[in-house]
Amino acid sequence: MEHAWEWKEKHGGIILEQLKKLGASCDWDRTRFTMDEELYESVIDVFIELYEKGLIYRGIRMVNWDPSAKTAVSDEEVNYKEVKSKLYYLKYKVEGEDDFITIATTRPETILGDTAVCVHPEDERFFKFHGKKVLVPLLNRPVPIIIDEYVDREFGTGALKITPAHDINDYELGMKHKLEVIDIFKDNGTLSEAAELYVGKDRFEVRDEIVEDLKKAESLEKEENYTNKIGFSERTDAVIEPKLSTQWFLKMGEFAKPALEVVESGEIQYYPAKFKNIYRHWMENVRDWNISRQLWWGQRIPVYYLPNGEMVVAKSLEEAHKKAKSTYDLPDLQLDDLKQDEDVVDTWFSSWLWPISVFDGIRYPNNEDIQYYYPTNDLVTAPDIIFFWVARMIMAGLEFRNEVPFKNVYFTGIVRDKIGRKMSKTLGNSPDPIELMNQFGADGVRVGMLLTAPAGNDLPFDPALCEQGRNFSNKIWNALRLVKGWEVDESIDQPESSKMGIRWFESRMNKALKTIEIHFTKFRISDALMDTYKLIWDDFCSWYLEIAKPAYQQPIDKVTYEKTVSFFEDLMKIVHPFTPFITEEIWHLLRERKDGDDIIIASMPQSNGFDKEILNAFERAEQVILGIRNIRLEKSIPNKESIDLVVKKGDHPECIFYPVISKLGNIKSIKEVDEKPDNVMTFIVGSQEFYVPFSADIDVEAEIAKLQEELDYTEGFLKSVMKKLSNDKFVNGAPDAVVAKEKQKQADAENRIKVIKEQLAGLK
RNA sequence: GGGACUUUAGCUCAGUUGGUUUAGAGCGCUUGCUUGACAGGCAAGAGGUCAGCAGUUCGAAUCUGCUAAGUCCCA
Repeated sequence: MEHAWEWKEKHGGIILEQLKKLGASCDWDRTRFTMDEELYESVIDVFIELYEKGLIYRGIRMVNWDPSAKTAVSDEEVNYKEVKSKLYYLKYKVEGEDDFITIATTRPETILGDTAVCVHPEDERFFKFHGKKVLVPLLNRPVPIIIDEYVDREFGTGALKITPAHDINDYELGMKHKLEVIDIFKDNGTLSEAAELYVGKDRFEVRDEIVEDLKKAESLEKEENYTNKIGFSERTDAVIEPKLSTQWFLKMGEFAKPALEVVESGEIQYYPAKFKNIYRHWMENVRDWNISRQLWWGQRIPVYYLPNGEMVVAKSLEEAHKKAKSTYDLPDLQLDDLKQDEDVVDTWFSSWLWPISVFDGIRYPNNEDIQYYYPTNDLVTAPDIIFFWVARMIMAGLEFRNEVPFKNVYFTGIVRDKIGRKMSKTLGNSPDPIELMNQFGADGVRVGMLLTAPAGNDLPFDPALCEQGRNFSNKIWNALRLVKGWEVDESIDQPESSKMGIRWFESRMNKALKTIEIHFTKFRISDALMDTYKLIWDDFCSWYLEIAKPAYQQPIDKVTYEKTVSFFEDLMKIVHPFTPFITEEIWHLLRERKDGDDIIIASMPQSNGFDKEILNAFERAEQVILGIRNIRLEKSIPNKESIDLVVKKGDHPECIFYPVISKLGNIKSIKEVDEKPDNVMTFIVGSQEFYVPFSADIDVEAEIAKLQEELDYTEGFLKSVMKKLSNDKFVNGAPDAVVAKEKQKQADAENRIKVIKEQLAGLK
């Protein structure tokens, strides 16, 4: 027991430390463990309550028995592996005759528990045996030949030996045909007295021996190589033995209905919603919950057995004693006479109470904590425990508080390794989170994991993602270095370019905030992160900072500096959920802060709305700057060399950003003209032409080829638009807005084609 | 055997009540950049018969049916 606690402290501790290192901002003071006294007691209270309601009962079930750990394990803890084994053909003599039936089995040692041989009713080969008995080899114990359609006539010899105690299918056939049940194994996998032979020997040892003995007895007809699937215990890797055992069950019927209803009605939302289908299917076919486990660790079942064969359910031995004395009129009953059930409850039987028991709401349903914290909003968990945990928490919530425990359930992807296996302790294929954090930083690891977390899909783990996360942290840090490196001069005026850059970025950030908020409300975490990532990397670093940045070794004006710092603060708040550590650090480096002014408790900036026209105009300005950069690249004009920009007169929404264009394009002057001048390079934004004077020879062929390519594309596009517009059914059938949009596309394309054609004509 | 889900660029995935251009992102890849926040960076670029077939519709990656491949759950 002491060892168990040590183990819990160590491993439970490791996980908590990892979470803390990762920056999980939990209420750590409320850390609870299932074996803590108040939680233990809650579980026992609940057991008693449900027992008294008649919902808990005792029954027999075939369980997966691990003879090495001497415990039943759940289906989920059994790994099936293909194993090369042998199929033995055994002859069963017909009672009172010289004839015999041959059966095939992979487990000859289990014949000692045989209580029948079964054949298919329509199998002509066995008609002559109907109603007779055969003798189990070695024991010569007579067992009936039974008839059932269950038998696969094609398999083996078509005759099947029936061992109800050691095979689930045989057990069911046994029930149906009212066969005797002979359990030949002890809990440790050795043969019991009931086997009559080989008593005390291990099951595998017996297999070898019995084959030899069967040979000697001339009961073994032949053996064949055979591959079959065998279950192994996940815990001990021992071969699982199907075993009949007495278990405690919780009736699920009454729980399932309302628990399904709250999900169907949308009172509880699943993200992604597809898990609703899986949940529904399970809830509609729910089976009673086997809540007992044969372990030494857990809440012990509060059932006490009396010498007279009766039992009582009570919270303690003393109470059980009292109850037993009065219920069964046993005045002389001693405490020692009571024996508590050896089993403990399934760990999920304490987990399902978690949202309530953590706040001690089972024992004290009206306490302040539970009133405040229940129900909560969101549960974040993995889809593989949707039934074990999520479904049952909902059931417990409805049962014990008449209210759902949470409103949203977000199912994360399951992290898998490169070849698609689940990360597991036994496989040892999970990366050490601490090691990863040392390599990429906790923020980097968080970003890496969240980037690939589109809801509900498995994510193959790839350290490259954490690397991307680390690079992101680095980018943010370098942006800080830039801004902190600026020297502020209060005497200088704010340049027009900075003024416009600020106007744009304000709108840009407000727009991003709005989409990010929508992503969060829909639990699209990776989308929220990606939008944040791009807002910071592309919009803030690549565009805004370049606009605001003073020339080398020049000071910056006060207004721009202040605004930049406050943008930086807002951005840190936005990205803080993803990268808590670096943002907290930067928060305190950006400005002097009072005690308690920490970003972790700062609220998220709210979107104040944005100016759509500004955003559109800036997008055009970006296009213009890209056009200039392309020409510089093509013609090898260094960025340092300032150039002129000539603009053809027309509709220029981006003109308000001329100061920005001038700065980023290193433009000396911008001048508007009516006609294309000579000796210029051209680029087009929308359907407006821009020229950069260029004295050297222009590669006419290359220019023509470039323009031709663009013309082809635009004409193809126009064709597809015209196809729609020339279709009466489209024009009449589609909504006006859609048609108007298509007409606008047509006009734009036509305009652009005209411009390109003019250019081509000028070049030829 | 029953059920659910998935299939879009080399990889991981978006694509929200069918109509924002002839389908997007990040990473990777290719090419070019050595001074001034950042080579863990910057700039440009290539890359897709939306698994296949048929249908509904003026219009389909999106809706329906079938086929194929894969994943998971239950027995």
